[in-house]
This record gives sequence, C-alpha cells and structure tokens, in this order.
Amino acid sequence: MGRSPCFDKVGLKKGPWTPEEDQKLLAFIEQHGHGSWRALPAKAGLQRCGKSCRLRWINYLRPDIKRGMFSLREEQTIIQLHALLGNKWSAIATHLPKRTDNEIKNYWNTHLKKRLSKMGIDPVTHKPKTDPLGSTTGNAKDAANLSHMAQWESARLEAEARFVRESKLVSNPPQNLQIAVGSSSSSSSSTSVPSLINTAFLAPPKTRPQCLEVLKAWQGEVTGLFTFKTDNLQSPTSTLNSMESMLPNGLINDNFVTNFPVPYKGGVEYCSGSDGKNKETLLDTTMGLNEMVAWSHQDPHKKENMNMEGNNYSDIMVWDSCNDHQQNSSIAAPCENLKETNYDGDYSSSSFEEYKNYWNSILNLES
DNA sequence: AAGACGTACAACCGCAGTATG
DNA sequence: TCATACTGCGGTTGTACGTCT
Repeated sequence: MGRSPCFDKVGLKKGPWTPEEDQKLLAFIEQHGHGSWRALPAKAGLQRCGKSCRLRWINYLRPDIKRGMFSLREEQTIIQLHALLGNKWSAIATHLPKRTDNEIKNYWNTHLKKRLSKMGIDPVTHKPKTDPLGSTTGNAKDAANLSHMAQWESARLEAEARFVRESKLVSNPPQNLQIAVGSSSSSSSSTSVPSLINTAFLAPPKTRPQCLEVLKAWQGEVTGLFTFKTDNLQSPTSTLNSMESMLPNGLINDNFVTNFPVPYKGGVEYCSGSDGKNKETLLDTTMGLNEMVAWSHQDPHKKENMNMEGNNYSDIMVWDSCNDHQQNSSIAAPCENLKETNYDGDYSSSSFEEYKNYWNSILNLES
C-alpha cells in the first residue's frame, strides 16, 4: 500500500495542459507506449508527474474516447446503472463505450442529477421526492427485492467490469447491440459488457425495479421536448404514447423538430460514397439493426441486403449527434452533419427500432 | 461596460487495491 | 510477510466561460 506523493514534488507543473504538452505526451505514447507512468514524464520531456500524465491520457488524449454531448440512450444507461450501482463510475463507464468514468461523473453531477431533481426524483435514491406515504410505490417486499437485485447486479456488473479490464476485452457494439435488443444472433459474447444489460433487463425480475419508474419519467420528460409540426401524427397523450409517436415515419417525414439534441433519430443513412457527398438518403428504421436494407444509389428501387455481420461498414453513415449535432437543429440533418463511421463502437448509431426495443425491454419488465 | 453569479468540465487529491521484490 | 511502487477510483476543487444585473 501507499501512495506516490508526486504532487508534492517541487518543479512539477500543475493545472491545465497546454497543446504542446498534449502533443509531447501523445507523441511519446504513440511511439513507445506509456509503460511506467512514473518514468514517462522525464522520458517525454514533460514537467508533470506520471499520475497527471496518466489522467490526461485516459480522460482526454486517448484516441478511443468519444467526446461531446451524451445521447439520450447514454443518459438512460447512466440513470439505469446509477440506480443499480450508485456512484460506481468506472463500472458504469464499462457500459458506455468510449466514455470515461470522469466524463460520466461530471455529466451526472452537472446535468442528470439536476434534471432528475427538477423532475421530482431524488438522484441518490432514484425515488420520487414527494411521497405522502413516505415511501415509493412499492411495498416493503418490493423494496427488499429491489435492494437484493441491486446488490446482485452491482456485484455482477463489477465482476464483469473487472473481467473486461483484465482481459482487455474490446466490446463489439454491433453484435452486442443485437444481443441487447434480444436478437436471435448466436453469441459467443456471454461475457461481453452489453450482454449484461441483456441478461439484467430482458430477463424479467420478480418485481419492477424502482429505477424503471425513473426511466419512464425520464422518457416522458425527454419525449415531451418534441414538438410536432403537423397534426398527422398521433398526438402524444402519455409518455408511452408519445414514444410510439416517435415512429420512424414521423422522423423521415420531418414532421417534428426538437429543441434539444437527440441522439440518433433516423436509423442509418447509407451513402454511396465514402465521403458521404453522394448520399442517397435511405432510412429504414422500421427494421432491426441486424436486418437493415440498403438502397442502391444507382437504383433507388433496388434493395440490397446489408449484412451487418459483415466487415464492410465503410459506406454506412450515421448521424453522430454527440459530435456534430448542435442544439436547436432540426431533425432533418443535412448531410454535412453526418459523420462517417466504420460502425465500430458508436453507440449512437443504433436504429430507432432497436432504440424502441430497448425501451420496450425495460418498460415491459412487469411480471 | 463591468462585476457578480452560475455552470461545465478538466484536473487535482488522497484513499484503497494490486503487483512485485 | 512486509514494504514499496504503481494504478484505479471517486470526491472535490479550480478555472474558463456564459449569463445576469
């Protein structure tokens, strides 16, 4: 045991990193790997302690991290897992590809916690704040069951996170997403991280977790931000109905706009060119992620099955709201707002159908 | 225009766990 | 078994920036 008093050392720089420092650190790690963090600063010519270098790398410079706004789905995941795990940010982070625990923690503290509070939900207990009975809707047995389940899940998720760390397993989102929404895909990923969500939430528990009430409220809160431009869509009368109103056709027809950044609303757009400029828009969000169909650019009537299990995802363009989408943008994103991805680890690229299934899987847990 | 205030986020700090000799 | 080095984690702080008065 013991800790290294690196910050006590004289002459080491503290505070914000400069671009030059970032460049030095990046260049060194790219060339040599980080190796021993303690030895790194001297080798890289940095007046920083190893700990500071490590944090900078992990939370900011690492190439495989996603920065920018959190998608609705990511928010849901955070809330869900926070209800189960509490402030176990690292465990939560294992379920949000490319997000760091620090970023999630900050996001929770600055956004989600406040929003839950405004919704009348205690962000610590995930229960409604004002309850004349002094408890939530569940009875003592439910609460006990919930507590038991939460403990069980907590232990399991942490074990899973540890396994992932130890095995340096890189999750495979396309496959895992299919699993998470209950696809029939055969899976060897019983140890993959998202499979936990699958097993945790698709296998109906005896009682409905309290956190689901929070999610339901969250869903209503967020979908309530949608405004419909025309009347030809079902008017949302309840949170669940409003969710159903967000059907792909409505999205495709551009019948409503949002006043907040929405994660991924249209499914997948297939572009004929890798630069996306010859985009032939095609959204078919009525299909699951593993059964999407692409329209040929040359012949829009010709459909070609897209083998999502295949390797060629280079032509798939998805709207990366986290990086490109700004607030107050309309749902019909211009092509410039589309970002190319090889579909490797982009959580926001799930289809609406998959998104809907995700919600259904959570909200239909009542036994 | 300028100071006060609030917000968001990067970074710091210290504790705890693990690895190693 | 123990001491030390190292890493991971979560709470907290510092600061830049935007908004308000």
